[in-house]
Amino acid sequence: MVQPVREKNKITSFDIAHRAGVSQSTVSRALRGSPLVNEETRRRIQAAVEELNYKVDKNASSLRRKHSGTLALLLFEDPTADESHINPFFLSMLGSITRACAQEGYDLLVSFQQLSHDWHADYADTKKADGIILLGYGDYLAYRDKLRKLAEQGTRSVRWGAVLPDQPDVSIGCDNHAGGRMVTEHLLAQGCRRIAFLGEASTHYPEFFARYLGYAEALEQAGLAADQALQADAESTERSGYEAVETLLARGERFDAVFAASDLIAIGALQALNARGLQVPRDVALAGFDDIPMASFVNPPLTTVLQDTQQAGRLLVDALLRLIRGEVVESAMLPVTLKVRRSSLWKQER
Amino acid sequence: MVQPVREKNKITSFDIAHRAGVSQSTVSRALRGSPLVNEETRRRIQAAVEELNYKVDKNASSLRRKHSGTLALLLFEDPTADESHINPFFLSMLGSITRACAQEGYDLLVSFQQLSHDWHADYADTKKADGIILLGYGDYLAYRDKLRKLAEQGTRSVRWGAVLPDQPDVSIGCDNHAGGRMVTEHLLAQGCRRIAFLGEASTHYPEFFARYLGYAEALEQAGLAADQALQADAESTERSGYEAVETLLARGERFDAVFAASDLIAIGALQALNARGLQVPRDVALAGFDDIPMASFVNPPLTTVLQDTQQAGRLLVDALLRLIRGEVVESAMLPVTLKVRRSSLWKQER
DNA sequence: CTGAAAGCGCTTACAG
DNA sequence: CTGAAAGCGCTTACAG
Repeated sequence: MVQPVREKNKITSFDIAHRAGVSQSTVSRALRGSPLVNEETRRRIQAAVEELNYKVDKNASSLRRKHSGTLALLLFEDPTADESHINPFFLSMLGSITRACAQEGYDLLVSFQQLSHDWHADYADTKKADGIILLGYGDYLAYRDKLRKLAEQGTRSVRWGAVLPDQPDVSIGCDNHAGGRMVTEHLLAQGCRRIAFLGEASTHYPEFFARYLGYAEALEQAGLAADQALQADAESTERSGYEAVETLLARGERFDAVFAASDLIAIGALQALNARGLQVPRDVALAGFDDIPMASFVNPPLTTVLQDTQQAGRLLVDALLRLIRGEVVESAMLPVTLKVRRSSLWKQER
Repeated sequence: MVQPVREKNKITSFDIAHRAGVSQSTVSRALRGSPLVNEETRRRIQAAVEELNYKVDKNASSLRRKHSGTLALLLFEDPTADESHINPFFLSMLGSITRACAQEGYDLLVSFQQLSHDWHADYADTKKADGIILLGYGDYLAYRDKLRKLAEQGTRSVRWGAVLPDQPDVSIGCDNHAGGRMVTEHLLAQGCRRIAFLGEASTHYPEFFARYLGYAEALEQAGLAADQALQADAESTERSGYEAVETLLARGERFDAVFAASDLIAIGALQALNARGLQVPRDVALAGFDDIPMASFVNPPLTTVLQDTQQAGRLLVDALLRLIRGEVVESAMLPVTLKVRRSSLWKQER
């Protein structure tokens, strides 16, 4: 950090007070909207503020009031993830969170970090932010302790993610289980019988795991068991989706559909299938999860599960503000919507 | 904004001082890395800091030091723009700016605003940020006055955009003119002769205008004049690109190539062409600008111009920090790269 | 409705 | 190398 060049004589509330012929306390009261200030006085102060182009110093204000009017957003990814691209789904969440903050009159501090970093003790402790929104993809079991520590320290935080029993924090997430079930039921209805699942299916990645569980449940209800051989681990990147398909194919597995745990995985899978001469949906039906903007532009357009990021952003900000106010906040789950596009229309193409 | 519940007894530098058996001033010195502190003393202080999990209060620190260690990013869009989606190109810039800030030890405050808002007097004046990065799409002539006011107030700011003579601020932008020329030369080399341009070509949108000028220059060098009838206004959205193609077609214009001033416009154009039964690139060659992630996933993959957002982010942050230090900073232009993909390979398909 | 005063938690010149 | 003290610019209880 750097020593900035000196400001010329900064305007303070004392200057306004002088100009308006009142005390500095009254200026402060007027600007904070106190009902105790005479209308006429308020007007004079307002005029002085405009003439001198005065702005309240937020550092002083925050120091005195003990909160900052700022929320922090921590976007984290696995250390393995490609540094240069951010998952489009998180980007979309970022947009809606920014908007929700603005609506509530809060500023938003944004940061990308590796999970390995000491983020649990950052913004809130230094008083730069009143609370933290956590958003990212990573090994849940590896960072659960950090969440616990956060909560113990009394840091206000909410997280986008799976809603689990017994978790140390407040989470807002979508109904991953229902999403997984809907996709799978749809693929079954297309006549598919051997449906591969691409994505880690373990408690390390609870969101993917819930999607997997929904998938398994739908299969069972159709009288089919989930076949372990048809599951391949993948994290949420195209490369990983590509490799997962290669793995299944190399093992000689046969499948008529692929349910990818995220759109990025699905897009990678699509390329791998094409590279092997398999056409989607004629040879293999394909579906993803997230409905990122790209999903409707790939060829064929991708069937996927829409999570309402606008609503999600609002809910996250809302929950965090209630936490800051000292209210009790429950984790919550958002409904999802199946978006059927051409990539899964297997029946039609036969 | 909201009254947060009261913190239990906050730990201050006085607590650390007490525990380490030194004065509070020495604690402050040690934590700011002053060379005046004895090694042994420093260690004791460090130990106390860790035991008590102390963090310097940034509000107090910023107030005293008169700068905040925070940069602000203002993303703005035309009021007409769709609220829910952010241009992917800006998103990519956001990612690289965030990273560059983190590398320099600065925090980043992010905000989306309409141009109509009074953003020119926000973060910097309230001391929440030491400087501002401006990033967006909008009518330059409409906001130039705001830029001027910003500069007059002494607010440190840099802008992503066209590098123009006589502009009131520091801009970092890519070589739009060269980009436009490269695309057009490439389309000419494919044998195209009637190349439409989609995007506003006026000083209101200097970046698009520079791309247009590069296009016109390439045409002239090939002995062709830019045909006014083949230009259609479009802002940087898919919808707008779609409509621009419809406009040209409705007018009965004939063209064998389309150069869209942005990828979003190009993608909309692609859909409009398809809707009219025109195939890309067989009937019409197509190229865009930006190389957003989606560009390589549309069908056919889109020829476009890559702007190096990683480097751009670094340069923006760098320039702003130099400004904050009081150095003289010049506007700068980044080179661009033509990415040839299938959408423009007209010759091959005939 | 208004003013004088204390104090938020630091940083840094000043004196040793 | 260290400490006592002033002060950054506000907000707010207290007294009127």
